[in-house]
Amino acid sequence: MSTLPGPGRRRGPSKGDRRERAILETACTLLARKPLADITIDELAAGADISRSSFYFYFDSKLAVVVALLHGLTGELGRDSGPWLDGSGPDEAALRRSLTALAVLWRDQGRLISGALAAAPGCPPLAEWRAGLRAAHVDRLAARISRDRAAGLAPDGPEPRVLAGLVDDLRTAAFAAAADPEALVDDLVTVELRMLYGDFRIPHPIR
Amino acid sequence: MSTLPGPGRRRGPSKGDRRERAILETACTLLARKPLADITIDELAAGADISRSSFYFYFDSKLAVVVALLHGLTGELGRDSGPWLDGSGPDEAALRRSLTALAVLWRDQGRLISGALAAAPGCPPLAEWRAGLRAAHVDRLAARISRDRAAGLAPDGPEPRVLAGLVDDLRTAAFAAAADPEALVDDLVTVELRMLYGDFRIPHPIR
DNA sequence: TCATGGAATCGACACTACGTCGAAAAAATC
DNA sequence: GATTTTTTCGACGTAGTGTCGATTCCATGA
Repeated sequence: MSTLPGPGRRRGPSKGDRRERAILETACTLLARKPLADITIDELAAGADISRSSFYFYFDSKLAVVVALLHGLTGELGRDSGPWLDGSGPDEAALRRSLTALAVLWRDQGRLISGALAAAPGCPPLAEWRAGLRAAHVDRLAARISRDRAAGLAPDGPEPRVLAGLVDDLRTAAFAAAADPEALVDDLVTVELRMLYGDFRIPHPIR
Repeated sequence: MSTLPGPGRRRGPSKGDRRERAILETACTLLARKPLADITIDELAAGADISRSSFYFYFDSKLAVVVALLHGLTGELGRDSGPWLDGSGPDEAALRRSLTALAVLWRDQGRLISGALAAAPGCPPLAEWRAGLRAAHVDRLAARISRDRAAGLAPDGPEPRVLAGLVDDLRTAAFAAAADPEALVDDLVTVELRMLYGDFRIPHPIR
């Protein structure tokens, strides 16, 4: 997007920017067809009409491309989660909006995201990206849990940060496994609300 | 364990069985030190005192070794889950026993299991193994959910199979991410019970 | 006791993918 | 149009995988 001196790139802005863009776009195109692990640097280079060794002028590795792609995604990843994470109480609508945005992202970029997650152990920059995302979510959700508990809106239970971590794990695993992430939103809404607010041990007048 | 003509193996039982065993044991030893992805066939062969090409006499690939290792594990994986899965209602103790057994397995064999999960897409036998495990759990848990709902013991909610799938996803993701799986058991017990029994919308006399 | 055939071993080879280097071509700059 | 910077590429070296055919080992039974 901007004219930053990308990781593998020397300096200054110029013609080669088109090539860099072409590599990124090739990566996207290929990711629409097959998983990240099946994409080789040859293909990326070929897609941008350069030789394989020229690829290395633009990026240090395949994963550097992934990092760049992810960079353009980090804004989207928290999209619409503000009202939910900054709110309080079982605000079903806000949670649904947050999860819907996330589901759309998984629908459109699932291969990229799950490829990145799979490569994260063994690739520090990706591990850092993943950890950052998770921390951002867990921090805010844990704070929300604490607020709700203090206000008597949520039952006691696991440490807020642990519980928030479990919610994050569940989201990621569920979306990664789902063929159609959007079809999962309603159920995830129900389940997350239960995880946070459903204390089955309280007076138990079910049915 | 038994004297089956393993996948990559030609025929008959004999001396080379010791070698086969040695390869398996080497794999275990190495897995205790580093992730599956970092283990090479050279190392496995060296650990069993044979040349790299001799390795292929015993196994077709590194993943075939993993499959063999997993084979000896499948019994353990459902260990102690009977009382929980065949029972009914929020039987916290039974669930805890089931999860404890699973946590121990993840503690001891975490590298093997997560390595197998990571390699599953792209390796049919492993994908099948994973799918089989998941299906076994989901089937029984979904049946349990249906029973409980029919008996008025659990609130309505997501399709039983979907909900069961989410529970399975959560377990796997949580244990895979946890440094100390056993420390997670209590919280997972709480959370799973909430997922299944906690309908936060019912008369809500929290606190 | 020794031939024979299957079990087991290995070296050499071919292949794929990765990443580096230095030299050359193309563009931009003055 | 000379110089400097950007961009390109072919050649090379590496690591890991998997295959093949030749060879050695060894138990068996004639």
